[in-house]
Amino acid sequence: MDQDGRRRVIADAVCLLADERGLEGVTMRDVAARADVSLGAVQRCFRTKDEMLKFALEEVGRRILGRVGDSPAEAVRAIALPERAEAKVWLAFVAQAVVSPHLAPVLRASYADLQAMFSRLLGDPLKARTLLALADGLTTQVLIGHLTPDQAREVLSGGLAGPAGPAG
Amino acid sequence: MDQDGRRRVIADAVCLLADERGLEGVTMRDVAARADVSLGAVQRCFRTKDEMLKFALEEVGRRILGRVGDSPAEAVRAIALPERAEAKVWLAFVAQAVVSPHLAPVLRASYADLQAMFSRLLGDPLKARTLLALADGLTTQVLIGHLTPDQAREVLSGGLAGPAGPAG
DNA sequence: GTCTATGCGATACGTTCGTATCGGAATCGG
DNA sequence: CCGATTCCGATACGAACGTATCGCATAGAC
Repeated sequence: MDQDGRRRVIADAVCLLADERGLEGVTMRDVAARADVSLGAVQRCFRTKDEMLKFALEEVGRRILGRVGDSPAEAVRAIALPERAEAKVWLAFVAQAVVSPHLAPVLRASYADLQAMFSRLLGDPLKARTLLALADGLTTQVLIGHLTPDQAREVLSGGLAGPAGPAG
Repeated sequence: MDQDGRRRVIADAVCLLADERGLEGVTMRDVAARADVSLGAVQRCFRTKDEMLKFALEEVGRRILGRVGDSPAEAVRAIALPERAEAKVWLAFVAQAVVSPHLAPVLRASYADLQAMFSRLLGDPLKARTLLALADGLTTQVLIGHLTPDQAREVLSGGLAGPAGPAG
């Protein structure tokens, strides 16, 4: 049967649940229910929960990188704006990766890819790092409700107007 | 007995554990053991686990704000550098607050205080927001090992040399 | 002194987790 | 058409969680 397609479906369910309740609200049973498969099916796709989370993180990384690559001009917006569901999921994985040796390398790889792409885009690694960090911080602060998306956009435009190049 | 002092000790234990294993690795039993009190004592101090986490978050917020207030000139460093144990704990709470209605207001309040202080310091709310977001993003990226502390400092200096005022 | 009330640490309870195991349908070679 | 094998969903299991309960010390009133 389509084993790999099912892994994708399950990863989607992981993201949905992580978006709603955070990563610690993601249980094997709930993932199975959300993906409309049995608990046994989830277990057959992934030997352990860690493996499942790792795959889901890789999938999210690919998805984000893909969106940035699809429209480089919109890269800033694609990364920075928390309207995308991935923002919450991403933050959940980041927090987990900080204390999980299994997840950390996967996340580092995604960040490396992202920064490489931004460096190519802006022609300056330092600007890329600045933009990436600013986007991360702004996304976080919008997610917790400290900034509105409009305020975040304002910061992004203002902060990049100076030494970090055009804001797009 | 000194009920309030014990709450402080327990909050410390919460932070220690959150720093090591993340917030989902914080259990009532482990907190009690780390704080050298009985499980019953923890329960008497805080009616529920959520209440305990909420208090711990408030405590961390006060501590960070206090350090910034103590040395405004060092504010950037105090916030941005992830060498302080609070960085990891803070990130853990941020991730949790995004999906927890109980924690979110507490975190928002801390961010509001922080931004007010930075606005006063820099004389420009936009600069304050930029600095705060940049510091948040850099701290996160250092924590996951994508940037070294030195690289983060470099970004911070470069990013602030332009429109955001002196980097200190 | 005794009695009472208060605060303590230990233990018990019900739930939920990740994982392991198991009986039955479906598939394929003969 | 039949036996073996593989795959599937359901169920079982041990551990660990948050929370509730319970004896037992201890301090103050009389």
